Amino acid sequence: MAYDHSAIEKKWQRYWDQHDTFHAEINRDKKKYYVLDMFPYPSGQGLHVGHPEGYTATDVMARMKRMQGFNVLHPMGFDAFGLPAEQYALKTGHNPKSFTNKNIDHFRHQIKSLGFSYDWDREVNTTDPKYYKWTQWIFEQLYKKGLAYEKETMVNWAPDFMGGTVVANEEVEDGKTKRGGYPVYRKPMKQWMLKITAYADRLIDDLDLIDWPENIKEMQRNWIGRSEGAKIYFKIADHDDQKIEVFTTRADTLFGASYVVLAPELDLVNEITTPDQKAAVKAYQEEASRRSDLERTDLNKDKTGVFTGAYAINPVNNEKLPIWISDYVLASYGTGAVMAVPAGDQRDYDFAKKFDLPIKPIIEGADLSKEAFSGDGKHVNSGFLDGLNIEQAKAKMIDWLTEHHCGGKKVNYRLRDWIFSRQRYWGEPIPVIHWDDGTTSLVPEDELPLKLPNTDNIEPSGTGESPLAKIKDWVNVYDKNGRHGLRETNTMPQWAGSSWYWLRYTDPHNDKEFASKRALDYWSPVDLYVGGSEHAVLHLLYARFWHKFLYDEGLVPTPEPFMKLVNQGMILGSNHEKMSKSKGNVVNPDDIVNQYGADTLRLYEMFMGPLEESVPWDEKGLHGANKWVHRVWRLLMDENNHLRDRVSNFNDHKLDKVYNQTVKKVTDDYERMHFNTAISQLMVFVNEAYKVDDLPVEYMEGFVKMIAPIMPHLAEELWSQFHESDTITYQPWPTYDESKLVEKNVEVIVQVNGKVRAKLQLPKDADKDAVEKQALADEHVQKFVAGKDVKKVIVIPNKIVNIVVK
RNA sequence: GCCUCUGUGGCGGAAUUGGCAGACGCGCUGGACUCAAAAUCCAGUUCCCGUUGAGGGAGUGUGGGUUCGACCCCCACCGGAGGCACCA
Repeated sequence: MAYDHSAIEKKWQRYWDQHDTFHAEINRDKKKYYVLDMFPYPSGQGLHVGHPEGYTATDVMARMKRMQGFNVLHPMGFDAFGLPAEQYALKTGHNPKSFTNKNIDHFRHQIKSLGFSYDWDREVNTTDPKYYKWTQWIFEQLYKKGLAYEKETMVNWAPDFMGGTVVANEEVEDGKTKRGGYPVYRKPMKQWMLKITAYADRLIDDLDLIDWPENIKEMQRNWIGRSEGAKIYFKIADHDDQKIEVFTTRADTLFGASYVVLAPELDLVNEITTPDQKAAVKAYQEEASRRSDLERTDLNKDKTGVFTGAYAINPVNNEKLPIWISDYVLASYGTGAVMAVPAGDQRDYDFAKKFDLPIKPIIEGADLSKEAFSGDGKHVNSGFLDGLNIEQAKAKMIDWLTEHHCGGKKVNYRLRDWIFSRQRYWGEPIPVIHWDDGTTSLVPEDELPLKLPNTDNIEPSGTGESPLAKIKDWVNVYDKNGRHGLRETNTMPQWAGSSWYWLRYTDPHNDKEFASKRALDYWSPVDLYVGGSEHAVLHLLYARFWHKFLYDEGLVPTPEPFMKLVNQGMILGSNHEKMSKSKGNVVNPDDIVNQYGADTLRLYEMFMGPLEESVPWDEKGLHGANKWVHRVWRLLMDENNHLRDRVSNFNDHKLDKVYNQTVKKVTDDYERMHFNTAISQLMVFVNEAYKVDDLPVEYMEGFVKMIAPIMPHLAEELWSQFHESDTITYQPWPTYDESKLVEKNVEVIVQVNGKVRAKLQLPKDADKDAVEKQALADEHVQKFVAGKDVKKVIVIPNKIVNIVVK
């Protein structure tokens, strides 16, 4: 009888559920292994074939580690706050909560149908008040340490998105919202901010502590953008009480400064602008504020700007430099002010050309007729720096600035503080009250969670405020003295709940703490974290930031949350393009499970290529995987669903070598997450097993254990043929016998001038000279050697002989 | 423009430390089984020359280099993917 995937998969899924097979408990006698998937956003579309790829990879690791005696924590949950549910609710008049819960049920059901070994008792859901109580609690700790603060800040305002909302820098791409592609404008607004910049250095430096892909580390370094340079103070002519601080990475070019530029938004601009320039400056400021980021960058490389009428004093030579404003200087980076050195910086050069400002050469021999020169060379026209190269001149200038109290060394970051407010309904309420007397206080800890009020009306307020602002009986609060206040109506961004969820899994039902010290000490840190690289800078940076903060508070035991990170590649459509509804190349995992079973899907996704690579879906390949599932079944099972007679305790030793090789390679490959090559070795073993008459029980049991991580249902069913009513989950992982791998004879390749001419069967570790003689004596080799000078013979024992002739 | 990754048969890919390029799978071809087909089992399958066979030549994006020996290391270039991009 053929293998009946649907009956057998259901049978074992029920067994695992009923026996709590994958339940994890703290056990100090065992080493722990914490393997984590990036938890999904439960969208209305359900699971995508991309999800099971990463989930299968972690499941293979979890299942192998259990068999190797580790105490495995392998949880799953849902990142369920966020925009799509809110948008869907708006469109249909439904409540995002019931919609979200329905989606979660659907997701859980789909995930379970794939046979993953999650401990479902630990499921978390970021929208559950029992969960977000602790998200709010962590926010309050950040607030108490001054790391959460309110600020009137220039935000990315997307008026056409969700009825008008603010998005984070990270959610903006090419001046448009990443989701939806709505234009983004700069607008000052009071926002909650998290001071991630306070951790900038450690977020860079501690990347050295963790085993992550180099490209992700590099992306984080670039995102944080540490830049070492100098600050320089410029006095302002006729404004003795004012000065301008600029940041530069090229302090050595100070003698070449020919003007100073301020970002148009700076308050200082209005204070120093001369009366006759007022009108022009004001017009430019207004124009700049109306421009979207897109217009300021991509669409318009042409420099614009206005002279303020004021002058700055170059501290190094007391030269008067005109002060301009231009939106090529960003208010949000550094101090929003730069010294312009057209000879050394292309942007300054372009601006100087356009407005006819002087370009003073500072590096000997630089050709400044067409563009700025940023290369190294000897300084000229630079006073005490003349003759020095860039490195020396920088150091000397910084010393000079420090000595003369007009500047010094300075480090700047591209990273900005995290804008933490969203003008949305479907997020964690920020637990803050603004009192009428102007003070602000946190919602007391014992009143957490501050629940999101139920409402039928989640339409945007239109003012830029969150829909919560309209729920009067929620917003208005009175303290015990009758003082009136208004609740904060902004909610947290979707990244909040995912910034600490791996901690909650260690102790998910705790209502006294976000997780107990005992649980955190035992399970931390996450040993392996698998997910898509789209979270390289957002989620993974925020998560590291929160984790480090909690570490500083003494609340978690490790400085980093995720020791090893692996990004699974994308599964593309069969046309090599990204799967999308519009391209019609989407594959639904439910269909695969119905037609072929979960084991086939798992096997195929692990076999199709390296985990990290993007590989196109191939229906034929999937079919091939299914063929192999049946081939394995038939190897051991006869037509009556009994173990074949060939499976016995008799061992004719024909499989000794390939079995031991297989155990070695599969174990190593799983460990390195090279699942495709592990599977190919298992296929080699099956091909060999089909050729022999006797299948020793020992080897067959070992083989079934090795396929168990990939195809757990099939493996359980086969295992039950050997050992009735027992799960394979905690069976010891097979070991191999090194002596069975060593051959008495080895094949040695003989090359002449690097070309293979013969293959010799020789005893292992044969004497070098003897090998050389035999190689030269070979008839076929002689054809290429005869009559020529043998220049050299290289003998690599047990591998190769290369004869060099001329 | 800058940074990171990547390029191997008809296709997905393998080659763990510089040592037989193409494991394994798909597809294709042939054989067995069958009235036949499907399924299954077995064999072959980088390309070119050699009718067959023995064999030979070329070959890992392109061009060069290092080495007895290079998919692997170095230099330059070309293509693809991702990230960043007026960050001073």
